[in-house]
Amino acid sequence: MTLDHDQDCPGLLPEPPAAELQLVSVLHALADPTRLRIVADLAGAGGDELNCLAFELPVTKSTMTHHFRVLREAGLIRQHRRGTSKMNTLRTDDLSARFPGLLEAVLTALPRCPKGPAEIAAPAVGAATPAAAAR
Amino acid sequence: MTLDHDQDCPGLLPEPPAAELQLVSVLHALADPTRLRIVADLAGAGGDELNCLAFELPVTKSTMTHHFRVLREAGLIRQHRRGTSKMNTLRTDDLSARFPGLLEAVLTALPRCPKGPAEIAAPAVGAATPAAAAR
DNA sequence: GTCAAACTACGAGGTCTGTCGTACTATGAA
DNA sequence: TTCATAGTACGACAGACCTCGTAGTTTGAC
Repeated sequence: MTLDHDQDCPGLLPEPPAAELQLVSVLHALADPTRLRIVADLAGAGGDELNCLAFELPVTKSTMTHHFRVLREAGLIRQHRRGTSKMNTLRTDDLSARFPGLLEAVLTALPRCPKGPAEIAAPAVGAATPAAAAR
Repeated sequence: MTLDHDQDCPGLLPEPPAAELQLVSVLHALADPTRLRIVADLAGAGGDELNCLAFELPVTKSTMTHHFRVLREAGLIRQHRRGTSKMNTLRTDDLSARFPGLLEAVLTALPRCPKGPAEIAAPAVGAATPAAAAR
């Protein structure tokens, strides 16, 4: 995967340029409940930056790092460091330019599912993690 | 996954009802170059039925069976037997009703990728599989 | 009945993914 | 300097996934 390493903005983590976003990669990044929830939360933030811990995902920090990297490398989110935090935003414009209507359709579809943004990966009592629930 | 087994139409293979289509399952089914090509070809057929061998995919028949089943169980396609063949159609209406704009956005995005419908899953020499291509 | 075509079932092999825990780094505050 | 916070790197593991080959089933034609 091609990632921009020559960003002028310091602290910005490498990401694929808008023109090189791959449909399969984007769909794959979206095909996971945890990541779908991250995307939904970012969309709900209305362009505001959110740090990784703001999502309160029912997974460990290392798993979180993994999911955020998948999203960033697929081109769905932008990440840059601020102090000890890493701030995340949706690449709404890039996605709309490259795949018109795709992100909108996914965000529209989200609440129609039994596991909507509010429920996806939300820790039910006694079933803290998807893994624990599956075992 | 819930599959309809009480279809009135004989020869129709079990599939999830429109109201139960899951976004994550649909996205996962689409997040594969071979399946994306199948969907694109079906969309290009304009509602016509296509049998499995009509797609000329660069995989064996058993792999083809696998991909068609993934698409059917996710609710993307409908399959029914006709003689020794199995005919496939896109569940366009069901998908549009449940996830408005999603299929359209994917089909629109498809040609914009380096690997469009014509190229996806076309066997580049020595890089026949997505796994191999990704390395 | 025999045969071919189209597809499925099954098992195997290799890879990818999601998850975790531990140890580590980087940053900023006290 | 010391400490807490936020996140990363790494290794491990189980399970899912993609692929294949072989054998089997179903259907229709001869």
